[in-house]
Amino acid sequence: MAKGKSMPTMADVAREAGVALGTVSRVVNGQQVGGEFKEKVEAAIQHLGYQYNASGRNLRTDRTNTIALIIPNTINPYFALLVHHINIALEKRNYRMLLCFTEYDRNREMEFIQMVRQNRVDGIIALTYNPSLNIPDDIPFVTIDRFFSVSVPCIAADNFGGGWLAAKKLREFGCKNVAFIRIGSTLTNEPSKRKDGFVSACVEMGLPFEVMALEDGAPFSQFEDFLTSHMENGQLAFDGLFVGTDSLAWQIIQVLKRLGLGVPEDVQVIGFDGIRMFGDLSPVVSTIVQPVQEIAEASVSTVLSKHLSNVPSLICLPVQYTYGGTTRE
Amino acid sequence: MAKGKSMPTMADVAREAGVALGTVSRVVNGQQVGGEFKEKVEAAIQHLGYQYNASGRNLRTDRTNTIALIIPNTINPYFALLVHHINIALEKRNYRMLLCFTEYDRNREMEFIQMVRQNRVDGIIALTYNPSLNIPDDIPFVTIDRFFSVSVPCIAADNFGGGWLAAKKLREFGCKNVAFIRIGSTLTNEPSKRKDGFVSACVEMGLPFEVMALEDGAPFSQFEDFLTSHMENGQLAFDGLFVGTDSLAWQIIQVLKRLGLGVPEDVQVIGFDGIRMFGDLSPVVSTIVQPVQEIAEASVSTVLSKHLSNVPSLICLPVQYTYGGTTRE
DNA sequence: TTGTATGCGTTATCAG
DNA sequence: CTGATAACGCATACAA
Repeated sequence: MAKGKSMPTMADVAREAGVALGTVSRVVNGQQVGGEFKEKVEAAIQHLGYQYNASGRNLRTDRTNTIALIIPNTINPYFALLVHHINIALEKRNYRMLLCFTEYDRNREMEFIQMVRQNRVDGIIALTYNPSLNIPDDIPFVTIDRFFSVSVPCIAADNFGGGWLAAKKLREFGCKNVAFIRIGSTLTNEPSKRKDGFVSACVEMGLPFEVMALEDGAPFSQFEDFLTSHMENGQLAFDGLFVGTDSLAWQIIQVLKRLGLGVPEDVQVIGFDGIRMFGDLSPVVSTIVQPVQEIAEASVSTVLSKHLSNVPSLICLPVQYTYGGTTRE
Repeated sequence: MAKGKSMPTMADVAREAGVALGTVSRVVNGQQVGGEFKEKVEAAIQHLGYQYNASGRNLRTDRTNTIALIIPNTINPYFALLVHHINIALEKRNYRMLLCFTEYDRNREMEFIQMVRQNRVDGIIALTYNPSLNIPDDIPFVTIDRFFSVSVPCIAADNFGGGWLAAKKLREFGCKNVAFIRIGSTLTNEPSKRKDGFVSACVEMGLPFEVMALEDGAPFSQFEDFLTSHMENGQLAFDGLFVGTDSLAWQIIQVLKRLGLGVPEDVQVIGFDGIRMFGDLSPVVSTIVQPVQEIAEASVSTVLSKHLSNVPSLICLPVQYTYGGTTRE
């Protein structure tokens, strides 16, 4: 802020305009003020370059027009996209965003909860896999991709439907034997429904399948072992793979190529998320695209809704399939 | 914030602990307080779950412990990386980050300048290509990759050195005829020095070169035309390309492949930035890596330095070459 | 060392 | 419709 000479205040404007302090406040807040007074005040504001002091207003109104976003990082392109769209949605409503990067660290999450309370944010949007996070009950709180309880609204893509769609597409593109591959927490969070949807569809369609799931922190080489152990005469037992995220899908594809397998000729691969090269170019893999913008919109409008109590506890948004060069269509 | 029942204040803590308001303040701020008193206050804080109100403190101290970061977006991986490291650097110093996405829109930039003044941020870090941005002179202001004037410190990678290094590497890897390719503003901003460094090195080494630069907004197809016009008998006139950014390099490589050229067999490509797949996997192309973490550190420590006046007006940080599969090493 | 009192800039209440 | 004035929660200068 202006350190040396402090910035002008409402009192300065009032003096300059020859009106009362309250009148300036009313003009600044767009309330009804007599034409003559209004003009004088606006001229003084212009002249002094007055900008209201948010701290003063926040203190008085007990609102900050700020929402905290708690998210692992912004390096992962999916998170980056989410941050972007949430910020847009907030800005549209004249809200500020207070960003908190957890780096998947639970201690940091706890500290952030404390920090956002100090800053008296008007609400919290969190994307966290910490199962033991204690949610403040006096601040509007919504989560993305992680269901806590019926009292905490959760916004998520239709993960089950996405898994289903992936199986349906692989089948449609001629696959006879498929597999689901993922890595991540086995906690029943939203993303783990991707497997459920995939399995359900395979069972229903009578499509043979296998599941290969690794815990967080397991070495990537286990995927490689899994694939090589399913090879015979240079051919993979599977002709279709559904992978939990685009990131993992891309890594798996590198392995497949190293094993001399063609993608999509020998094996087709579908990922999940909808990541594009450099954020806005072509998709990295054929994939199930998350409705990121809709998720952002829903998160913001939910956390800002006046009566959080009668809001749905789970909002599930539709996904889409997009071709990205690793399938036959 | 706690809407229904308001959160406890220092007065509440003082009453609960049976001490004076000022004593509570001193405990909260870690000042010298008698053991007995300190214990009572800390117990009361614990008991009431007290968290200080940042608005009250900000109003009183005329500081917000907040720095505004003005940046085009977070979708571009380079920006995402920058946002990440700047946030880390700020957090380390107990500062908050107020994010402003310009989307390259000058009107939005102006509005943000206004907004951050209202929020009385303690400083501004800006990455903007708007030449007519009017910088507030009463708020510490530093820029990244864009030199305004000697009174506005600029933090940047050694773009000239990076261009030089790229030429040197291409030569070292056996190139006989090279080209520089870029798109972007022709304003003499920092990134345009990449060309200068490249050209200087080529001249000095006696390496034949060409330059192909497009203005912002020009259709990408012009690059394709440029390349095809330099083809003869299925061979490109160049055996080495230095491209202004990794993003553009990646797009150029797609074109080269479509034209039947092998990378790096027929033509080697070096990009600039150091983007990795999904933020943390392998590099997208062989590239000159920006020292993002160092840029972030320098930006933050500069904007927070007490005496901005005797700080260097340009801080130039060293770059590195990294192999990413599109060169012979 | 601790207590007391003032004011930071704003909004809102109450008189005029 | 406008003017005066009291809070909001906190840090701090000053008094004890």
